[in-house]
Amino acid sequence: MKRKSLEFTYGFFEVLKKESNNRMTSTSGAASASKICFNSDCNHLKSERPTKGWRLRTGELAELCDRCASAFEERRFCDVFHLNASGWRNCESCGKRVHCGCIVSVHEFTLLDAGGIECIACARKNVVLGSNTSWPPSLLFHSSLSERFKDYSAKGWSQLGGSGPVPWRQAPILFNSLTPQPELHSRVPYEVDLYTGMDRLNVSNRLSTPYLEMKKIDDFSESLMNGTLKLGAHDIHENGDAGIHCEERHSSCLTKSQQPSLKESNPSFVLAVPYTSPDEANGQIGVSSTHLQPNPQSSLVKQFPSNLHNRLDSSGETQVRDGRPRPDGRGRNQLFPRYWPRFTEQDLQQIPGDSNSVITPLFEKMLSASDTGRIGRLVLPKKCAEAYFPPISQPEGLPLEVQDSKGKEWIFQFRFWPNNNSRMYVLEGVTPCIQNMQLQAGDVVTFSRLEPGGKLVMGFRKASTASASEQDNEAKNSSGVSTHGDAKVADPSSWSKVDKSGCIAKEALGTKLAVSRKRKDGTLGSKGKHLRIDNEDLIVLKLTWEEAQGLLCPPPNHVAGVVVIEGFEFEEYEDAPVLGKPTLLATDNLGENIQWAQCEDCFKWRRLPSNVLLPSKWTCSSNSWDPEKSFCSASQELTTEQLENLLPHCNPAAFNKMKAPKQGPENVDALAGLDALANLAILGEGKALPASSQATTKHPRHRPGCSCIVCIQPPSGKGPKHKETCTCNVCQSVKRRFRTLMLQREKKQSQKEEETTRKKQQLSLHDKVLDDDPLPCTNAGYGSPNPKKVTTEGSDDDPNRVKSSTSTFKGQIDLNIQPEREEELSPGSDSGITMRLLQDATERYLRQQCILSSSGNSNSEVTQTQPRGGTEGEKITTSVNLGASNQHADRDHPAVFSIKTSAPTSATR
DNA sequence: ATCACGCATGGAT
DNA sequence: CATCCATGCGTGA
Repeated sequence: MKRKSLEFTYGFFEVLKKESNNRMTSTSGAASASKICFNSDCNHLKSERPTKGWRLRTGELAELCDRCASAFEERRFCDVFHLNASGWRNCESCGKRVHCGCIVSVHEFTLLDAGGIECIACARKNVVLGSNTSWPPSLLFHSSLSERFKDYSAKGWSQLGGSGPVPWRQAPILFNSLTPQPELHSRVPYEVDLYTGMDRLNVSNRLSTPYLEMKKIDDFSESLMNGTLKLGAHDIHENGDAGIHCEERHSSCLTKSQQPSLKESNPSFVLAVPYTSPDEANGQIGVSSTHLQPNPQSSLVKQFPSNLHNRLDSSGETQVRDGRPRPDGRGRNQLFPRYWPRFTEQDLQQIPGDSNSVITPLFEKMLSASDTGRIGRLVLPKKCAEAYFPPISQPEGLPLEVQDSKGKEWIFQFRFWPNNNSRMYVLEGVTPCIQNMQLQAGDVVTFSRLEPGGKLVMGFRKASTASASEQDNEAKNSSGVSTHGDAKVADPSSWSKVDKSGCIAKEALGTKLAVSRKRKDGTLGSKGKHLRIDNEDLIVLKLTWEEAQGLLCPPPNHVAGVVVIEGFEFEEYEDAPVLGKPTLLATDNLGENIQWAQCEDCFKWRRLPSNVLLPSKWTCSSNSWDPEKSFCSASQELTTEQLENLLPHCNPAAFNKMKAPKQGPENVDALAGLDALANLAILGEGKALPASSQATTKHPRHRPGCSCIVCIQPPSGKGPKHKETCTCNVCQSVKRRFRTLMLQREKKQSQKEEETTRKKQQLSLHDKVLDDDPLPCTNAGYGSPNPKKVTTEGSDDDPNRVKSSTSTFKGQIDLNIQPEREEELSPGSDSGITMRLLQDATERYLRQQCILSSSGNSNSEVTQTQPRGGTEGEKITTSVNLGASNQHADRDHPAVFSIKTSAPTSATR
């Protein structure tokens, strides 16, 4: 394979027929260009409106003639066209004959642990009954053919595996040192036990490592989907429809070729080196490192062209083949899924290289705070380091030459230190490089090998986003909701695009890929490396911070707490915010507070009472407040001009979308994004949308990408400080968080006091009448829903509150505190600086509140779509060295900060 | 006082 | 429970 890389090529064992290759070669765009049915066994002309068949690599659907389409849809395709092809097997349960060797049939069966296959019907049945299918038949997700292939992209390749969601294993590559290997085209650094021969893979035997287990299928599929999966024909006799192509937008498309073709990739239909000795896995795994070697029984391989040796073990128990010292002696080399490379085309494009370059993605790592800290040590995942970097026996390690995406050479010290009978590998001296690439915690660095030459290449993906202008472009070019603000949710489309300074080595590449479809990686912020949106949820979420905030509508009868520290206001709700429909709050002619909501269907704006909370999908039909306007056909009361006045102008993209009365693609996508967010919340069972993390119980010290006060700082608190006027997501998040924290604390305290008081009263005054409650308003706002929103400002000037808030600091703030866990925290003993900070902050806050409240509520027309950011920013009056408090709060001061207060019945807006 | 180094710790998996 | 790894921290330059 002399062309540019075709990594992540998943081959079935056999080379496709040339004919099919040709067809596949022309798939990008040609699927529809040709007038002939895509089915190579059919030479019929397509009708004018050909029916879509299976999905091609390009993301398009194969266009079939009526006959083939009919067969396809009726699941008779294989019966008709592959009858004489090999790959037919019988269902172990019902005996039904099932074709197992082509793209069309790939979802028609599932693999059994004990070998053999099961037709999907039986698999479904058995799964329901708790069958022994080794993997949840992907097919179970498919209710219809039309959905099947859609799901390829939507759910990743587990579906493919669905035919045998046999996890693929990434076979760490034997480091071949920096010296180029003579054999430039031996391939196989990767193995994917993806398919076929599938029954030959005794899954249960092989998948011994936890993350290869079923529960990890998400990762599996996720990773799979990150390759330009090319599923070749199972059988050489198969016809061309054997190629399944991962939809590009979900694939990492590790090819630099603009028109990857099976023809080109054929040579790469190499058999993977399964890293498993032939004796393993029941001896059924063909082992081959020779490409172009047909092996009808081999497993589907995902292989990269490279000259690297392989070395991996199967199911984590592989033998090391390189003889390289394995300090741990375990021979385990399974990489954690989070390190599996998820290269995008853009990633590849970053990598300098000529047209003959072959890029072998090795691994990637999300940068931690310490990675990007001053120390300049990039912690390497042990297995990655051992797999892909030269073996080192001395802690001093050796210098490693790495090329960045600009082609710039860096030399890092690759070394390790002993740690718990193991090793901890680090790259030292990465600071200049990190800075050069303008990377920060949360960004992802990718390591690849460039062939020929074996050069180590370090690329990156920015976790967060791009400049405003770029976002504008994205707003236009992509289908997201607006992209203003820097809080876009892990939008991979922006990956690699961030650094216009040249980090994208496009210049270095002569050829450019056509605009690729967006791929996604569900990585979310901080916890991203562990928390990923399931592939099925891979809907682009492009929301600005404000938009996201706007979606988090409090129930109308819920009030927010407000806390200010060092002039930063924080508000939070006792309960999880509700993902509601963004609306526009306004005041009508009579001075009455109202809100405008846009119908999901007709996009007309409807006037509603100000205190109603709408579901994320709200339509005119749900307009119970104005029957006359409860039909989409009803006219819109709001004029465009009025609407323009109401809509936020800081975000043109969002503005246009919201303004648009007609449904256009943008709207659809925007709504899809919102819906996705809403759905996420729903899926979260009502819990607050995890801004950055979800699964963990405790906050780690520093999480990359996390915007909590802890994580926004580099480990030593030495990084750049946020300015007091900073309105970045992080700062705003911090502010919010603070406010919430304080208020919750306040509330809890007041509740406790109330309780205490009550008890005392009951004990000592049980003869008295009870209407002498000394704390009449305590807890009123929480105990009984406040039916109407009250402005924070209006209530915060409660002098009682002022007094109590300033006087009751008992300890420190645990900035990672989770409100619901507060009870578990004990009051801290060490107050010191933090105490003073808080006191100061609170005082300032209270002063401020007085000022604000006296100046009246000017926010009556603030929109929910960007409700908090602006006002909070305005209220920032005091500088806070976030880093300073952060550091201590993180670990040294885990204790409690409490405020005594009474009756915080206020709500924000 | 600062920094770099390298080990230790502990949360997460 | 073992392991990984992020990062804290002691120590010495």
